[in-house]
This record gives sequence, C-alpha cells and structure tokens, in this order.
Amino acid sequence: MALSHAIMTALLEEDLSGYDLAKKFDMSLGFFWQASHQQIYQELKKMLERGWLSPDTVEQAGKPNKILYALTSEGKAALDDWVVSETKSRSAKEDLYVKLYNIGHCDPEPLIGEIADRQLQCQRQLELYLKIKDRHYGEPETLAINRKGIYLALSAGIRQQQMHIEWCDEALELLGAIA
Amino acid sequence: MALSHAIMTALLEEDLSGYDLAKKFDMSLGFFWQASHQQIYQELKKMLERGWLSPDTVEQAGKPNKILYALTSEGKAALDDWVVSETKSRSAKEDLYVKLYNIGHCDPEPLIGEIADRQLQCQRQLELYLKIKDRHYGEPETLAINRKGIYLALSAGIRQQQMHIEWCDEALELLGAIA
DNA sequence: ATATAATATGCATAAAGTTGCATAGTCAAA
DNA sequence: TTTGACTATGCAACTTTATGCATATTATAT
Repeated sequence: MALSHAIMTALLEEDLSGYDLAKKFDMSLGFFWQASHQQIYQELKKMLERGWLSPDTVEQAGKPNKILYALTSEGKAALDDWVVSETKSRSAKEDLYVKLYNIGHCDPEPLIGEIADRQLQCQRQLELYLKIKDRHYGEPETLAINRKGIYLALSAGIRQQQMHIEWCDEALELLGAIA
Repeated sequence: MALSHAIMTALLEEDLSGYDLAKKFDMSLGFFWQASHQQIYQELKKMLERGWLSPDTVEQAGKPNKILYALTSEGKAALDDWVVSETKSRSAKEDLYVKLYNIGHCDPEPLIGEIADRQLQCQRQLELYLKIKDRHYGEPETLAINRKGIYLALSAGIRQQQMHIEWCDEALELLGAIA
C-alpha cells in the first residue's frame, strides 16, 4: 500500500499516464522510489477500483492513445491519511553487506569490482543531485513549505551518495585494491 | 533468493535452529537484513528441499526440542556462487522521503515527530555499533580477510546512522521544530 | 523496404514478504 | 494456581514486488 501513494504523490502536480509515471519513477521521484511499468499499470488498475483515480483517454497525433489519470478527492484523502500515519520502516536489505560476511572463503575480486562500480555510480548520481540542488534549491530557508519537503528528500539523497562514496573508499583501501 | 543466502551466511559460523536464526536476524546480521520467524521457517523448508541444509533434531532439558540446521556442501556451493555473482541493487524505498513531498498540504507535525523519533533511534543504534567496533574491530588493517568483510559492513552501518542523524538535524531545523 | 527506437498498455506467473493464527512445553513470579 | 515470559515450530491467506511475455502505433534511420 505504498506504491499507490508514491503514484498519487506524482499525480499531485499533474495528470500522468502509466507510461509517464514509469518515466518519472526512473527519474526524480525515482531517486527515492522505483517501480517497473508492469507494477505501475497493475497498481493503477487497483487504484481505479478503489476510486482514487479518474481516467481520461487522450488521442494523440503521431503516437498511440494514452490514458491520463487524475487524483479524485477520495484519492487525495487517502494520500493525506497516509502522510500523517505512522511510517513503518522497511527492513534494510543490502546484499552487498551480507556478501562481505563471506569474503573470507571466496574470491574477493568480484566483490571489490562491484564496490568500485558502485562508487562510480554514486559519483554520477551525486553530481546530478548537486546540479538539481544548485539550480532549484539554492536557499532552502526561503522555500515554501512543500518545496522544503522536496529539498529535504534531495538532501537525504545527496548525503547518502556522499556517505557511500566515502565508504567505498574505505572498503577499497582495506581490501587492498588501492594500496 | 536472498534470504536463503543470509541464512546460509549465518550458518557458516555455527549450526542454528529457526528460532536461533530469528534471534540473530533481530541482532548482528539483522543490522543489514531482517526477517520474521515465519519467513525464516518457510525459507528453511525450501532450503531443505533444495538440499542446501541438513537438519538435526536435538532434545533439550527444560525446553522444547529444536532442529539444528547445518550447511551441506551443496549449500556452501550455492552460497559461494551467490557471493561472486552480480549484486542486483534493490530499489531504494523510503516512505519518509515520499511523504516529505506531501508536506505542503498536510499537517507537518506528525512528520516532524517521526523525524525526531528516528533521530533518537539512530543515535541508540549508532552507540551500539560504535561499542561493537571498539571492542572487536579496533584496528581493521590487522584483521583477517573475513573479519575485514564484517568490519566493513559494520562501518557502513555506522556511517549510515551518522549520516541520518545529521540529516534529521537539518530537517528538524528547516521545518522549524528547533528554531 | 526494413530495422530500430520510442511511445503506449497490458496479462500471467513466480518469488518475496507480511499478518494472523495455532500449538506446546518450561519456568518464575504474583 | 494462574498469569506472563521465553523457547520452539509451523500453516494459511494475503499483499507486494519482480520477471517474462505480448501487442500495437508511429517516427527515424539504413
């Protein structure tokens, strides 16, 4: 019952099709929540049944028809309820850390390689986040309340990447990939 | 196909029962992987069918009988295969950050309260991690390779808690809970 | 002409995870 | 003596997430 809320959050700004949502979950919102198009279409179906969305088929020139979804007042109410409800923490699951427990009896090279790859990915992601921050969230204190919220999510993303890059440094050094 | 590998990782050190595993997933290994006892018993059943474990019923004085599970060579091989295989990254899913996108049209107090609670939890967790580090992983460079791996997982946990505590500070200040 | 990429939606199945329920023995405290 | 806590295992139903397959239109490049 959480993908639906992420979808509704995206629909707050503007009406979107399943395809649009899939793209959005690949970018921006997707920094903190990911979903495949299959999952999105399934969830949209359920949300329609619950009356949280209203569909609108749009004919397009040069493209297949699409179905735009808009939040209904019931959907809005469900979203508001969720936001102020208790956040159940998902149990942190990190394959890489569990794998590290096994490094003594396996070839460590593949793991070291993965850590190096990750560091590069994090660096790219961090650059993107920093660009967004500079362009749109330069002075957080002056933002309206809703933009402050989005800024904080972005800030969490930035901190996460930075933290992880530093950890990769430590790991690569300790495992002898550098030294 | 990952809980099974976390279970086998725990069984590397010593034979354990489902109950033991549930406790372990509530501590130590559980810092990076969590599972309920129901899930563990289900998974153990599947792993037996696959021949990854061998069971051994142990009668106990003053306690119900328990079933100790040991890794078979097939299990060990499956674990080794997994460790050197590509790590598929789980999509980061953080309800709290998605909720932050909605802070403009809801009462912000519940969210602020949750951030404050989280910060306290993180502080407690961090203290625990630091204690473990001081006691068992004081000089990481001098550790054997397998203990280096465990240390790195611990280090990731420490960095994560520290990072999150700092973020909570920023969030609470920006949302006016302090200032 | 034909292949490829982008747009657009969906079904079926499987794996993973959650929640509620059920059972049963031992021990200590009230 | 009964209540609660700890040890110990498990089923059933459900939700959530993932994976593979399937289809159809249009635009662009070869």
